[in-house]
Amino acid sequence: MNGILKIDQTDRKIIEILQSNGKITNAKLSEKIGLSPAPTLERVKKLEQNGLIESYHAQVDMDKIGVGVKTFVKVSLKGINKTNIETFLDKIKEIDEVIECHHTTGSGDFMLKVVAKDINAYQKVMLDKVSEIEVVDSLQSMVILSTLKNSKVIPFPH
Amino acid sequence: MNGILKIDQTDRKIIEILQSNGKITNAKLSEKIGLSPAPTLERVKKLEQNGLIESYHAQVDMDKIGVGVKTFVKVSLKGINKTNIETFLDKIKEIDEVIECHHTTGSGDFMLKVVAKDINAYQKVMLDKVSEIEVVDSLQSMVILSTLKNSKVIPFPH
DNA sequence: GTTGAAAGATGAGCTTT
DNA sequence: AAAGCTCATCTTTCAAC
Repeated sequence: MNGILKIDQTDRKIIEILQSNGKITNAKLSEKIGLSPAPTLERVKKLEQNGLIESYHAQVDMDKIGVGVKTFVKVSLKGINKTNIETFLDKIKEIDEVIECHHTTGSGDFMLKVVAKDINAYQKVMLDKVSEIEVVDSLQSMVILSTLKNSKVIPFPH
Repeated sequence: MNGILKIDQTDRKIIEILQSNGKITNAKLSEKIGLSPAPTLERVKKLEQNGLIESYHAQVDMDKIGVGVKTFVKVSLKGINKTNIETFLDKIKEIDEVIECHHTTGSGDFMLKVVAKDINAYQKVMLDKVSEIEVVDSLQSMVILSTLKNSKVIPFPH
C-alpha cells in the first residue's frame, strides 16, 4: 500500500460539503454532487476508510456554554529535545482546557489554544497546570478578544 | 426572552458526546445518556435551536488532501481603529487559505491560521493576498511543524 | 443505477413526577 | 406543567441485484 490516493473532482466536492455540513443526508449530498445515493455513499465510506475524512464533530457556541476566555499561549521549553517534548506532551494531553497544541518554528516552541470560564479560571489553569510542567521555561499569553473567522472548510490545493 | 438557558447534566453529556462524535445516531446517543430516543432527540433539537450547538463538520486529514503547510501568522495593522479593522476583515474573509482570524491582545493585533499546499503556495498567499491588504503593517509567521493535540471537545466550566 | 429490507428518526398521545 | 415513555409512521441507509 502506497500513500497515493486518487481523488477526483467529485470526491473533492463531497469533502467540501461534508466539512461545511457534516450532517447532510446521503440523499441530499448525492443530489448536490449529481450522483445517485448508492455510489455517493460508497465514496463517502471510502473516504472515511482511507482516513481522508477523520471524524465528525458538533461545534458549540463557547459563549453560550459559559466559556468566556480563549487564548493563544506561546510556550518555550527548557531545551528542546525528545525527552523534554515527550514530558511536555504527556502533561499537556491531560489538560482539558488546552484544546490545541502545535509544535512551531519561531521564537516560541509550542503554540497552545486554551479555553476557560473566565480570567480567574484561566489563571488557575496556567498556574496550577501548565506552569507546573517541569520542562516549561516561559509562557506568553495572547487573549482572544473576538474571533472573526473560523472556517471548518480546508481549501483543496489545486 | 432572556439569555439564560437552563442546561442540566444530561444536556452537558449530550454536548460532550456530540462534540466528540457528531455522527452518532440518536438511538446510540439515547443509550449513552440513559434516556429513550424521543426525549433525547427533543433535547438535541432544543440545543440546536438555542444555538448552543451551532453546526456539524467533517474533519479531514490535511496531509492526505495535500495540505503540507499550516502556520500561525501574527498580523499588526497600521493603526487599530474601526475602519481599518473592517477593511482588514473584509479582505481576510475572501482568502480561503486563512481558515481562522482572531483579534487578540499582545504585541500583534490579529492571529491567523493559514493553510497551503507547500511553502511556495504559502508564500504566494502571503505576498499576493495578505500583504496586499492596505492596512496591514507587519506579519510574523510561525510554521506548524506538527500538531500534537487538536481536541474538538470544549470542556464545560463547572 | 435501482430496488427493497432493515435501521433510525420523529411526531402523537399516554404516563409519571 | 414538565419531562419521559411507547408506539406508529416516515425517512434514510445500505446491501443485493
